Amino acid sequence: MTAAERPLRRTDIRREREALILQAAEKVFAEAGFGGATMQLIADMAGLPKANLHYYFATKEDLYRQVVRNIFEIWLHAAGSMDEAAGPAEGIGAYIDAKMEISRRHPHGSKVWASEVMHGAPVIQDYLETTLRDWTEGRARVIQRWIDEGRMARVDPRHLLYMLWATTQHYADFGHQIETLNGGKPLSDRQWKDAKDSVKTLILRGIGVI
Amino acid sequence: MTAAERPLRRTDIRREREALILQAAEKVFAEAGFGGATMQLIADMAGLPKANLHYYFATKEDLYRQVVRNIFEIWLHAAGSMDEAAGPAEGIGAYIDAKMEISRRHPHGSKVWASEVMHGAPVIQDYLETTLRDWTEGRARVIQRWIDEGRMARVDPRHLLYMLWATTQHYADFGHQIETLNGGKPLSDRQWKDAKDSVKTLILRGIGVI
DNA sequence: GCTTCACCTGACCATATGGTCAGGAATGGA
DNA sequence: TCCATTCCTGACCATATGGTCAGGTGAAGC
Repeated sequence: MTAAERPLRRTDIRREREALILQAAEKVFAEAGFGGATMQLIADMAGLPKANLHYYFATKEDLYRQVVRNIFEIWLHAAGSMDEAAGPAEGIGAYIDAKMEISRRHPHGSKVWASEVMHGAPVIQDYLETTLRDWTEGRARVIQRWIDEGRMARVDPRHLLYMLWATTQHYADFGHQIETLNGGKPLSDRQWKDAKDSVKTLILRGIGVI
Repeated sequence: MTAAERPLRRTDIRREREALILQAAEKVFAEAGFGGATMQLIADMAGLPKANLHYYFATKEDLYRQVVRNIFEIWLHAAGSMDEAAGPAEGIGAYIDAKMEISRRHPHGSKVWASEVMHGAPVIQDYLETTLRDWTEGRARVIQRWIDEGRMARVDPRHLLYMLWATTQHYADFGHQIETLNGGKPLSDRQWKDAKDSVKTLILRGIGVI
């Protein structure tokens, strides 16, 4: 049912099939972990024969690597919300909004990333040491400047960033626990808004801009 | 080297061997996930033959279940810091201290728990629905009372609890990422203190008790 | 119509893994 | 000393899994 039914133009096949496989893989890796995921499961989820997966992705690790990169790209893109901001309230508020929205829309990707990092980042260590480190240092400088200009409370920028990541991603990574504590029901639109508002209020007050 | 060298009294053998195996299992499950962990790896880590593991723990899942329960017990115990408190600043501050200390001392257990929940809590779902739910509701009521008494800002108690869990456990679950961003070096005593202080300051100010 | 080439896949293989078991060793009480 | 019980383990097995490959199919270009 997830497989495309209508015939595909020759040129589009590769792109569409890869996207289909990546989507299935993201879900399976998130639900079972790298070790627990099987190519067969991913294939079934995508509605394709297992051998077809190996046609597009040489190995399980290649497929996994691509999934991890995807979520990282999404997060990096969200980081833009912080850059264009005039001040801490606006910048950090927008960043929280963006990260919470990603937690809601891409919970699988978030879990795959969390799992990858928890296991010592075997396949994206270089990303951590280059892209993520640069991004973090840049953002920490921006926050430090805001502090020095007296526009927010004096907090360690690093730990503030960790708190932003932890809090927003928690709604994806621990979504099952939250759902269980919510009577077994997924958060409604209203509850997601409450969550977002709660996080924003707490943190913005925490850095003294409310 | 991890195996006990000196002869053990008959009565102590079972207890000591189980503890040894559980310790090794916790580490391996944390580093590889349930699916990626192998009984052979755990056996090697414990310095015992694989068959010996099966003598004490019938199946891989039994062993895993025990590991998950252990960390949950530790967390429950830490919850006491919140109960005996007179007010929000003291109670939540102590809870953060306790949780941060656990993140430092039991990073493996925290990761195993995180992994379990991320994968839909296949083996501890009943814990979530009973013990954890009860605990959460009790604590939420305490927080709500503090709010009603005007002793802290008006925030959704649930989301405050999620933030406490997310932020403190982040230092264990994403310890590798934090270490990488710290120049590849583990946090020093001083840095752990800074982390703890940062988290406490941010949250306590966030709930309006600073 | 013919050729090319990307796309597809059933069948197969080598390996790794969870788990079993028969037999052995050590301990401690009678 | 003897016996019962617990502890221990090398060897083995059934199964699952990542990956391969030879052969097939059909659309696009000429």
